[in-house]
Order: sequence, then C-alpha cells, then structure tokens
Amino acid sequence: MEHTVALKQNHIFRRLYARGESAVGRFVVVYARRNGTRTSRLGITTGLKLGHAVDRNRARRRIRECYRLQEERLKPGYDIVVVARSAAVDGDFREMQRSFLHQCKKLRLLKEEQT
RNA sequence: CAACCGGGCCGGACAGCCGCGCGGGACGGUCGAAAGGCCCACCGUGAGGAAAGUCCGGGCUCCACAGGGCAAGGAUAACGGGUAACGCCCGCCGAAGGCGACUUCAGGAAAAGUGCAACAGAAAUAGUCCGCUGCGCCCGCCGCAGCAAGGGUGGAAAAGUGAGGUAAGAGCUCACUCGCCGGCUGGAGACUGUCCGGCGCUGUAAACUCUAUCCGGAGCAACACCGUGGAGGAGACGCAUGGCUGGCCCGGCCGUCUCCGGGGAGGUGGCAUGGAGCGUGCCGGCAACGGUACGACAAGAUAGAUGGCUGUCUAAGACAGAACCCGGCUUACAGACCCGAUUGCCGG
RNA sequence: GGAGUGGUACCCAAGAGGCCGAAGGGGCUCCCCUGCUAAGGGAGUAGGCGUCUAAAAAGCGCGCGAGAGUUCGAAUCUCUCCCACUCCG
Repeated sequence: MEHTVALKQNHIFRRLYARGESAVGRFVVVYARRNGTRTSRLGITTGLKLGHAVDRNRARRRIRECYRLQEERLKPGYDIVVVARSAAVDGDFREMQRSFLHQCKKLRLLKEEQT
C-alpha cells in the first residue's frame, strides 16, 4: 500500500471509537479521524463473534483487499478502523466494495476530484 | 449384484491479471564521513489431516534437590511384546454382542481388613412372616419342639435338576451339572482341560483400602541479552554565568558532567532445510516394529503472511489456519479412490 | 500461546450415592401496619417440559449444561464434548 501503515496500538482504537466519526454498512463499520500526518493508518477488527480463526482471517483479508483497491481514491492522513460484521466473511465482494466506498464518501474521505 | 465389516489414501487441480509474508538479489536509486542500511526488476518458497481440544508422553529452559530411603499426593492396571517414552500401538487370553466378517470392555485383588446396600421384605451376611411336621392340653386364629422344601419381597435370599432319606425336611447322602481354590497336563504367559482332590463363598474397589509399576516443580508470556527517559547512590566541575532562600557574605537547593545500579516501554536471541522425522526396495518378525541401502525434504509470522476478478476440468461443496519442536489420544468433517474379508440372491 | 475455576427452578444458591422436584432466601398472592406508598410483620401457593383432560387437579414419564459409562440405583462417581468466567505480557 502506498501511503498506509498498520494501526496497532489499542489506545488509538479506543480513541477512534470514542471520538472518531463512524459510518455503518451491511458488511463493515468504519471509524475515521484525521491524524495530523501525511500517511494513513489502517486498523482492522475481526471480533470473536464472526467465527473461528479461518473466518476471522478471511474477513480481515477481504477488508484489506477492499481498502487496497480503493486506496488511491482516499485522502491520506487519517486513522481508519474497520470493524467486520458477519456479512464480511462470505458476502458478495463487489457489493462489499460499493458499500465500503459509500461509507467513505459519507465520512468525506474521498479525494476532491472523486466527489 | 446387494447389504454389511475391517484397513489404507486423497481431501481440489490447471491457466491469466492485480496483491501479501519470508529468503536471495543484477543494474540502478536513495540515506550516511564510513561501515552499512533502505527501495527495486526478477528468482525461490509459503498452513492441516486434524494446524483444533490441551487429555497423556518426551525434548528444551529456569528453579529446587544435587546420594539413598521412608511418608504424603497423583497416575496406570489380565498376559506377552514394541517404543526415547506413554495412559499409545501390536499380538494374545477372558467376558459381552453379532448368522458371520468383526466389534466393545478402567479387564488386578471382595478367600487381608473396614465401610455401604434406601424402600420392600421375617431376614441383606444373618434367621423365620405365612407355612410344613410331631407332641401337649384348658381344643384355640393355643403352647412347646423340629424344619428350611414351598409362598411372598427384592438388583441380590445362602448352588441347579433328579433320586435316596425323613414325623416333616435339609448337600444330610448319591449321580450329573454349575462355580471357586489347589494339584497335574499343555503353553513364554494370562489361561487351559472327557484328569485328580477340596470347598459352596451376595454385590460394590469409576467407596476406603491392598498389591505391582511409574512420577521433583513450573513453563517459550519459559529463559538469555541490549536497553532512551525518569527515580536512587557516589564523585567531579563551577560559584566567571542564571534561579530560589537571604538585607549581604558563607551555606543549602536547583544546575552541568562522569560512573554505579535494578531494570518499565521497546528491541534481539530462543525460532527453523536435519527430525527418537518421511518415502521406496531388501532382510528379520504373525504384527506393532527393528535393521539396511537409496531417495526426497528451505512456512517461520509478531495485530500475526494465501486474498480479489476471470476461465477450464460433468461439479468445487466438508471440518477447518502453523505461533518453540516432536510421539500419541480425543473431538469435527462434504466428497473421491484403492485393498481385503463376510452374509444373501442369481447365473455358469 | 499457556495455566486454572465454575455450570442446580425467573434470580441468588444448599445438597456430594437411595426417603430429592430437589433445603433456604429473593420473587409471586393474600392479610396486618399507614391518610397513601416504600420499608417492616404474618400466612400461603405454584414451581420446567411432555402425557392424560373440554379445562384443571391428582397420577405417570423425562429433566440438576449435553452425551456415554460404573452401580440394583447418579444432581452426586468416571470419561468425552459444550458454554461462561479468571489469571500470566
């Protein structure tokens, strides 16, 4: 990924849940907040409710792929947390991408020329 | 052909584009004084039969003991073998189930001792409620004596059947049968039997216990190393310079530097091609397995690498993701294939 | 990844081989107290599911997380599985 690193620290996750803006979709929930740098940080949460390790891994990969395919349309400099819902495991992928893009638009994460 | 039994093996493949972890890395780029680091085309490689549960056995590390015995606690349990070891595997014996192939079994000791066996029943490890027989008289739903066959209760009632015997009866006696113990026979052994002798004993040790064998404890978040800052200790410097205390000086505190120090965050090692491992042939063995020759074997992350789109294969669809490493067990599981056996039917 | 603890009625729970649908408390219903309520005191009922029934009671069967096993008999003993919770950076 071009301008994105992994978001790992638990306290940043907590801050996003508490203070960030969110958008809920059928597949995932997106939290976002400006972080004051030129790179974005992406964190993915796949809770125990989704199933066993295989299902959680799959959800995480699909979310990462979703983000990768849309990354160049997004503005850099945000902390983003994506929480998987159960449809993220085995729902239709193209529909999932559309839904994700729509949520990003709602949070004003898209670059100017795209809006 | 059908049904059933046992064992083995696989559990998606191929192609295209984009993307990911690890190892290598030309030309070049970039950072740096240098050593070297980073980026990069490309190449190699990349989850399981259960990776799972963490139920056993080891390796490894630290702690304790450093020798032996006893006690406590725990584990295992027919017998013989295999193994580094095991509670695993193989063979075999016994019991139970199945027409059979075969399957299942915590399967040592109850005749060393202790405990428990509710309710029912007369009685639960020990004698008598109904009853049977004899005798007595005040002839009654009576008393005394004998009996343990029959009835009834119960999961279990003091071997079973027949005959003799008797007042009535009883392993009281006899025959056969059943079970237990000892001898003898065969076997490596558990066991066994057209044999001999003795005995007739409730069940429960997944109750205590006894017998035999084994076991020190904790775990890779173990453990080892590096370690900015901050707190602490020691020393030096300056008082030429600043701040606080003070009217001022001395002094004290803050200050600057060096060393010591246990070590939070973080990092590195542990940690990865090799292991009590796997495949094939041959030899030994009924087998588990052992020996030998040859061959193949690069996952190693640290928020944790395999995804997305498309096509072909008649169809792609189960359970499911390595986290220090091995040997097992258990549990989950769509489908495909192979081998061997049993029973039934039909045909030759 | 590793180590451990516990599942009993609507809730909190006792029971640790037979008399156990299973103590006790909360809860629920009625009464007293109060102008009314809360608190307090007293009395009482059912306890889940199925079967039988027009409906209920009584009775019967099954139920102590689930499934096997040991025993004459299991909430209790043993094994396997499921779920919840705690600790180790």
